[in-house]
Amino acid sequence: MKRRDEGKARDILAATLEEVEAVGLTGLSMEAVARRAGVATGTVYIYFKNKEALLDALYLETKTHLASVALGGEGLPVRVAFSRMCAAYVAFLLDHRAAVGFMAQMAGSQLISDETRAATAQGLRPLVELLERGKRELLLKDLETPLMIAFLQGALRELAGFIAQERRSQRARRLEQIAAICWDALKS
Amino acid sequence: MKRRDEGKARDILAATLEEVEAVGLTGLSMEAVARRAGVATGTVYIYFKNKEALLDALYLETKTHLASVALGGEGLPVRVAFSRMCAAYVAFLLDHRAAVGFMAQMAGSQLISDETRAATAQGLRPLVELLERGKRELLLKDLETPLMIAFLQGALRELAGFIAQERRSQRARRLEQIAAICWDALKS
Amino acid sequence: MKRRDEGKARDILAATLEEVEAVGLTGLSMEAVARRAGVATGTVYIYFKNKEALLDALYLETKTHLASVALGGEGLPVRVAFSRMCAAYVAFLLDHRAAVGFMAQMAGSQLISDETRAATAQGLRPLVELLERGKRELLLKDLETPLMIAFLQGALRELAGFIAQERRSQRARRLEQIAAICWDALKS
Amino acid sequence: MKRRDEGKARDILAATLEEVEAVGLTGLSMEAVARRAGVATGTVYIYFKNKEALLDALYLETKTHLASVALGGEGLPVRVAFSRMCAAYVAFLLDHRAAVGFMAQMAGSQLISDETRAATAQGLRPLVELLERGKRELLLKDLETPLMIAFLQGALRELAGFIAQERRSQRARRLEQIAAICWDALKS
DNA sequence: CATGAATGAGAGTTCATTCAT
DNA sequence: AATGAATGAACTCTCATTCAT
Repeated sequence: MKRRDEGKARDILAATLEEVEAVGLTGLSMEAVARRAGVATGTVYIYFKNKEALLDALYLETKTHLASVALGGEGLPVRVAFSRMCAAYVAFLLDHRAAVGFMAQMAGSQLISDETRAATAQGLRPLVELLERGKRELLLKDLETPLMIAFLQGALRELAGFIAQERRSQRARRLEQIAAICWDALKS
Repeated sequence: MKRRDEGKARDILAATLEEVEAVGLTGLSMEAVARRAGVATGTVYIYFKNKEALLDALYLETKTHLASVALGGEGLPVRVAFSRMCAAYVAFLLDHRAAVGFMAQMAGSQLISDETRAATAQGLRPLVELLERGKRELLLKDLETPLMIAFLQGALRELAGFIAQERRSQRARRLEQIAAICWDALKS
Repeated sequence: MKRRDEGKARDILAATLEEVEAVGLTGLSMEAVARRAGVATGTVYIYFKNKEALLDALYLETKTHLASVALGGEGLPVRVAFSRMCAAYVAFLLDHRAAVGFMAQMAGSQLISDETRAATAQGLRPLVELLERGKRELLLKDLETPLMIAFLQGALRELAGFIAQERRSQRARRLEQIAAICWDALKS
Repeated sequence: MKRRDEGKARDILAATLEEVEAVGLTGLSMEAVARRAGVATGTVYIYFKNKEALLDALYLETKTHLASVALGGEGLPVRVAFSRMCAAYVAFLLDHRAAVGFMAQMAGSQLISDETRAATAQGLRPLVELLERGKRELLLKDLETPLMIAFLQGALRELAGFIAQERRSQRARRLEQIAAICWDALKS
């Protein structure tokens, strides 16, 4: 027998993301996903229960991937870790334009399961700790952490969208500017 | 179309927004829109050519409405106008949660016409002028205006989302905090 | 607008019965039903919520129609009413071969709603009264009525199936024989 | 196929019958059959050419099994053999409710092969001989044997259905009553 | 033989759009 | 202008069957 191939699940997820980028979430059809992934329609249903489950899985994967970016600033000074984190986050968004669009479209739709919503919230721990360290060291404003996170996510996402349309040569400079903006915004 | 018809078009647009809030853009059906608006399915097609045109019109209306918030700071000092604008923008988003979700879902979809996209850009003139005045007066950082706008839109939208989940009694304080964050971010 | 046409619902029910006769319950497709009824696929769903509802409605209609046969023996002597009823029942089954096959296939399938099952039981009142009158007059065996009914339904259905394959000229004689068999079976 | 395989074929047939009882002929899927039989989907196709062949085989087996009940009355007086046969037939149906439902659903469907239909008719020889002996001895009405058989099959099947819903303690009495009804029906 | 992943045709159902009333 | 029944293409999903392992 043919063994279930985990690579195939990844292919299907990737195909879904590409297809959403191409036609939008509204225009997404399972047949197109299958075709793009190079499998039969029915095969998609072996790996994902239905369309909703497929989109939910992709959303979780994308969010998890995104969260992994904020890791690894534990030993550094707050200011340095903050800047690196900002730059890394924006760089990630620049490299994953399709994912950004997908997440935005998903966010408002009724398609995200409660489990995924919960799991998604987890990934932010490292960022939470960085910000609280900054507050303890009196480097950052005394604001609730979730508010700071909301601010950063919104600002960085939109700034990434802006940068995405520019020449790539600008990027290094932009990443610095952005880190500065965000630091100034939150510093005490 | 005059009096009564004008009202019916508004009813349909309002119903569309409510329906998107309820079931998501993906789950939106013309029949549900019509039912919610209290008209027959066919009637929707008298006022809007098709589904795409309906969504496009709603998007334009929503964006225009949103842009109108930033008006009216011409005679004021930059700092004052800036703070008022921030607060008004966030207050608007708080009062129009459904519209925010709708715009986010639309943004990534292939559904916005070129005309609407262009018209949408117009509404930002007052904000552009405020920011450029700030730069001329050396109060703001010397950054490209579109970058500043991207930053503000992203930050304010997400912050509004955060505030929306809090008690209303907090709001006045929050609006001040947010204005301060944004000002610090962009001030030179 | 086009008014909802009750005749169309009948057409669809009739088409369903014909189609089941032609291809069996297992081979039934909504598209074939629609085609046979001379309407579009979607139209079937205006009149019936889904396939199950369509089959359930047809089952109820068929059973109701069948039950109506047993009416009208109130004033007659038991023996006479009984014979007439047997003959009428068999005659009906002979004229509605497709319905008989349909009911048999439905009976074992999980497709009959509780409401229909209940409604179906109603139609047997006249028969119940005839049999109880017969028992009171000591003409019939002292058996539970439902048992008698089960016997009659089974015997008459199968006998009708047998007669259906014979020349029609035999029928009058057959109906008499059958009534005699059933009477002898139950008479005290 | 020998020992072990033979057993597997039986398992699959048994699983099919159980599955039809559970979900109806319409809802039957090969995968569910395989799962219930404890084999892989593909394995079913080693023992049966396809779904139709599987159902046909099960139908034949069931009918053959049923026919075997009527055996063994050769040396007995007609009246005794008849009563025993009735009781045995009903008892069999009571023990094989699932088979009864299955046969009813199959009868109307287009799924029975000509071979099976022919073979099925064979099994009735012993019953035919009993009835003809009864007629020769002038104990039974002078009716065509197939008509008598149709009568008996219909009546007994439906009566078994009725009894199936009663307490088991009633059964011995019921079997007697039923034999009496059937004898009275056909006796001259 | 046995497996079960893979296939893809075809089923049920929805829904944007039209049009007779 | 307004209606909502009617349409039929398109969608999601199932399932009989095949075949690589």
